Amino acid sequence: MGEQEERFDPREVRIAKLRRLREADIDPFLTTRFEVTALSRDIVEDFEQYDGREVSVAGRIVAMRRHGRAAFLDILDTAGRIQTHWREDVLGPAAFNLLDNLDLGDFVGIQGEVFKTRRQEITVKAQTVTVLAKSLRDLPDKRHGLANVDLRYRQRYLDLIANPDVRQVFMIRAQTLAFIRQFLLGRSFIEVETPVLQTIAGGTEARPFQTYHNALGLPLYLRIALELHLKRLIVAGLDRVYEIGRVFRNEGISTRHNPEFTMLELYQAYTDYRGMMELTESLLAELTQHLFGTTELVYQGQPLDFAPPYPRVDLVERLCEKTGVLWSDVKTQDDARALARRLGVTVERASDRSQIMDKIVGAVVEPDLVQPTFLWHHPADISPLAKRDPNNPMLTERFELFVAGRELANAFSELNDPLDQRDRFVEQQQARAAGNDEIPPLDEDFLLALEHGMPPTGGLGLGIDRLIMLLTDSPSIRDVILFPTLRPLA
RNA sequence: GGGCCAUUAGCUCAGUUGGUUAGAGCAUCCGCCUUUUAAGCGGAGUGUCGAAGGUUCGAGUCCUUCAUGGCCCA
Repeated sequence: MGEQEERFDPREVRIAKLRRLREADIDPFLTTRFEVTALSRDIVEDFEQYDGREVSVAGRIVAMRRHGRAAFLDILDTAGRIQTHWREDVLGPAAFNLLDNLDLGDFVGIQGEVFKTRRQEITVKAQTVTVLAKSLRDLPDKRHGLANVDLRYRQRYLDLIANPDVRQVFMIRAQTLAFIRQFLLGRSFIEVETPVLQTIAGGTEARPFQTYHNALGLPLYLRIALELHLKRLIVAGLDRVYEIGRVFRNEGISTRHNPEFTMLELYQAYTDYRGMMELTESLLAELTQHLFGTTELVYQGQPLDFAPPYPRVDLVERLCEKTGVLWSDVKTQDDARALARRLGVTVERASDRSQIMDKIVGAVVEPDLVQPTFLWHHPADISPLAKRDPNNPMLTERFELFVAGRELANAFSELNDPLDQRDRFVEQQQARAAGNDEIPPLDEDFLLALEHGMPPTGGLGLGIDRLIMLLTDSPSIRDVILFPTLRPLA
């Protein structure tokens, strides 16, 4: 390391400062505790309470303005920022001169009186200062923050230090999860945890991640849904269960897809899809009210209102209105392919009939559903786990909630007829045999559970990440996942 | 998987039709400054221009491939 480099390389400069602190018997990394008596936000918001009182604050130095024998240091703690004022005549030369060896990014503890400066800035007058940790790296630019999108995700800690909006996103995420748990507790649901590692990853259609258990010599899959284990618990007599859990789908990455994401699934015995509609509407209305004091919000410039009731749109009817085609007339893969071609919907070569129909609905029906809307009564052939409509067995008691043109939730009256369930699984196996690798193998263990008897049940799945996107006006799912999946740097 | 775009100092970004020694602000280093807050004033140093090839008298700039990311499509 040349002398020039050592002199100007920020890391080397900071290591030299650390060495000097240690030579002065101030080792930042030997400090183990610091008694914090106040948070920045509390002092600022309750200034009258704190004015003239002694406090101890601690945090990271995020700005330093030196004025000869005085200085202002802004400290970032978990709640926000607070200014501190250091004066040589208050601290004494030894403590004041610590500033020579402090940098942006270092952690300090400051004890002293709260006051307001001439410019009315609420400030802690530093009477004793403690170096709590040294940072060897520069912080992101104080003016622009951290703008490089890739780095924001790779080094999320810097993003959180530099960009207060990002903190807010994850505060809302945390508050949302807490609210959901409280809401479900109020409705007598219990929270459970079911296996991530499964021998058959079922409950929906998606390619799973595969792994391997060495001791058992067993191929295992990461779960793609929570559904089938939660229903086993309904069989068990736990009448209201839910799980908020990570699921994994081995698919592409986009602004709306991360390979691992968080789902809420809940199951309630003795109710049906209409019960799930009521629950969904109440949850979203109460959640938005709780977070924002209103059910209205704006997503990407689009006003949305979560006040119930949400409109109901019949899937088959709406498809017919849009295309003039009856679902029941699209009987084969070739029919579906022809319809897709006519509508200009591109589909993968290997797609089977239900995949194509799903895609068509996605292209012609879903984008219009901007305000919260229930799309309901899906055909049974694309709903293998839903109960049939008693008046029309080709249809099911199912709905999906769409907001801003995107699926947010999916729910149905759970199919509890084990023989019908077996028939539908068997039918799915034909598509699987024909090469649809999103269809899981037949799950005998689940059918065995169903054969012991499951009460009528309503079930709901809700994508937490997409919900947080809406609540925080985030355009990309990566903005609401602290550490989204990224390719490692070479 | 395909198309488009980006990648230049620690950070955020300029960099003209290819032309001298690649710039600015912040940060860093030195000096001054005891109520500032994008503090200020004076001075200093920044660099494998994402990587590897190629074209050219000459490449940050043009071409090819690759890497990473973003957006759109699949």
